[in-house]
Amino acid sequence: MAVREGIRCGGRSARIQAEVHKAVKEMQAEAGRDEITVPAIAARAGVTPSTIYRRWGTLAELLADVAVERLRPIADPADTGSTQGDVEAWIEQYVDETASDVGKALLRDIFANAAGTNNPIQCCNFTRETLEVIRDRGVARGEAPLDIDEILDIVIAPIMYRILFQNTPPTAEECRKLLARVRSLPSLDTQMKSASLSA
Amino acid sequence: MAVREGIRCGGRSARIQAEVHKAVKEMQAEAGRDEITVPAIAARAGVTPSTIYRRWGTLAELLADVAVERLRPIADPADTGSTQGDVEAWIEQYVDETASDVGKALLRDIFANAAGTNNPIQCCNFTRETLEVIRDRGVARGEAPLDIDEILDIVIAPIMYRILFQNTPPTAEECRKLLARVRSLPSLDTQMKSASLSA
DNA sequence: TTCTTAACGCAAAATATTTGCATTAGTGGC
DNA sequence: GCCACTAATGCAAATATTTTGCGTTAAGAA
Repeated sequence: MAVREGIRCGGRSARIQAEVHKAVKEMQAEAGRDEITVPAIAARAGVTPSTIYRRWGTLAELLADVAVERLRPIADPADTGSTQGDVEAWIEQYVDETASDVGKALLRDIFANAAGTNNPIQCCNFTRETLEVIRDRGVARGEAPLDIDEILDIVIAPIMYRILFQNTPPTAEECRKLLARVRSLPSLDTQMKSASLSA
Repeated sequence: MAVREGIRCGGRSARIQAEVHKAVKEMQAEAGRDEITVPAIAARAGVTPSTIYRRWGTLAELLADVAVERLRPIADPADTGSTQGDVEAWIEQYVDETASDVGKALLRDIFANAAGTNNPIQCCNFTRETLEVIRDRGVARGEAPLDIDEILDIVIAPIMYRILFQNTPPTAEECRKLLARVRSLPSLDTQMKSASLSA
């Protein structure tokens, strides 16, 4: 009988995907932007260009795919003992990474072909998931739950806007000022439920 | 002696630039994304492809150039009689335009090659200039001056973040809630100087 | 007007992308 | 383990694109 159609994710396919991703990352670290072409990536990965075209479609989509992987958090945010401290510490390194030349290039790759994809949404979800870890840790300690949508509106959004549209990323001091506006941060204003948009 | 080197901006150059821009806009209105290629644009504009390559470098840069022109405000914001009303009315149409499919595509074009350009900054400046008009109008009426950086942080940034990263543009009602957080809006809290980041 | 040269058109060369067909190798069923 | 099925790949030819050299046109200054 007919074998059910299934997408292949192991063995050679996985190996090629890894080789191609590795080649892209290496070339991004070494060469200038316009040295990175599909044929060049294929050559370094030991693969035929047509394989890349068929799997990823265009260079832009491949770069976006790689960028999402590089933006995926590799570890939980540091546990400083308080929600306030956790958020503050995480934001600081988030800004550092995102405002760096590499970080901005990755964001460009993410947006460049956001046509049919939802890559930007995935980035936001990474942020959301990190904040959920911090929130749940706080709840386990008995603190009032962090309002994540409020953090996105009041802290993350201005940070991204400054990086993307003004090219003036906030300093650590300015980040703390942004955080001071958040009303659901337990150590500032315990129990007072924020009238945030997400309510 | 040697004639001073000057960039040419009139006559044929201007005509070609206009023709090419027009061709791009028409094709964006008609065809799908991948129908838009440099040779196709050149053919419709009655120009040689090499002219486009030499003037704009790549398709991405040409699209970004067109996008900036399309995002440039064509008129001053409506005068409703109060700063609060002006901002509210302008924000509503700003969200409509930016969150539309066309608006999102233009933002993509702007970011796609933000490498050496400052196109995103120019977009932010358009917003800033519009808010300056509203602010100055309020000052002429005797109202306290609008804090523009505060508007960018508290209202514009979350709007853009939701459009770009969450694909959930705010409703008019949500925009009003964002505006309610702004402390420098005279009709809400006259004279109380905001402790905004820009201070 | 005349001079200088930036910007353009044309066409050949170099690259990149697409596509048809043969081959390789996951995946599930036995 | 073995087999059947077919997704995924490799290869190479066919297209499409981008780049480049060189002659021509026309904008801007004296």
